[in-house]
Amino acid sequence: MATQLTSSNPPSIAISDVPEMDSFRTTLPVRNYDLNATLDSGQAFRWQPRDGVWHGVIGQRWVRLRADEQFIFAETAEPVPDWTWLKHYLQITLDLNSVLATFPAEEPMSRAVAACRGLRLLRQDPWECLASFILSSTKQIVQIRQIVAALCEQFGDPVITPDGLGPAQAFPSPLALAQTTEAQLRKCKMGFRAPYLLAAARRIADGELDLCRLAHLPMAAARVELMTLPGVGRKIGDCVLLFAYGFPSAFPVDVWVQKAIQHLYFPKRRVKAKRLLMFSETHFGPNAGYAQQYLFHYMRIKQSDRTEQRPGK
DNA sequence: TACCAGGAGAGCG
DNA sequence: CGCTCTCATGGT
Repeated sequence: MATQLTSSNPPSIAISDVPEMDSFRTTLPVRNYDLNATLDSGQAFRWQPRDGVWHGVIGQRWVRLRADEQFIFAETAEPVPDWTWLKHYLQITLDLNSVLATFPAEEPMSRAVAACRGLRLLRQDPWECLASFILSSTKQIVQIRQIVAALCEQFGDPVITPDGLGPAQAFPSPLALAQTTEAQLRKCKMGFRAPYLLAAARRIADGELDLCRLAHLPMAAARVELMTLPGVGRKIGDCVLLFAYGFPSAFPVDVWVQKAIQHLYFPKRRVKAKRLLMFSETHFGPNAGYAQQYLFHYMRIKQSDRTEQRPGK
């Protein structure tokens, strides 16, 4: 609450012609940006809606986000000299229309785009993204959120939060997790994924695999490196390539996307997973990853529509 | 209660 | 290869 009072802002001794002085909050002009869909679309797992506002942690900063048609409003718990980190995370400057223009002009894709207007891809921290998706295998999104939350609570460094809001933690570093045990990790309900996460954390903490280096590799080479990690196959590798490194053609095929392609593009004949992957690599163009997220979200909201229409109880 | 979840790895033939 | 089984846990 204290951060909402103007008295908590820095005293007005600041030079007035400085456009952005240190502040707890900022307003980002956006066009065609559906913040709610984006934060709730199963690419990041730490955002929680609290009475119309999203609470989360980016890096070492607690953040609260809200949006209307024209702006995203952001608020932190500490003064911020430079909001570049947030603009980068939200990919504010991306011209979505130029991405959509590269999608194939066919019916299913158009329907997905129409149903998910303003859906975006975030640019996440590679380690958080990698670790989260190692935990994602054969889990529902609700459950992934719970596991990640428990992991952060147990092993993440505390971050500053506004008065009266309760504690929050950063995502635990590779080193922090490398120093845990499989048994400790299993207490976060991650089951058989615990040894995968532990081994991955150790390889990265040891410096055996440098996640920063992957950003400078061609996508295929980065994928090969990621897939040397235990618990990282093609799908999870592609998630990290897309959601963290921003390779726009990475195309993670999970059960939802597989179903989407099967039903939308091959409604009459059953096609094997290998063929669907080949189709996805050629059909969706240079921003296939974005197209994938539209198909994924499209399938999810169609299903939730169906389950909500059922007369309750 | 059964079934399934933003999969991966190991063990088959 | 390509198929099947298993892994741990909880939501619907």
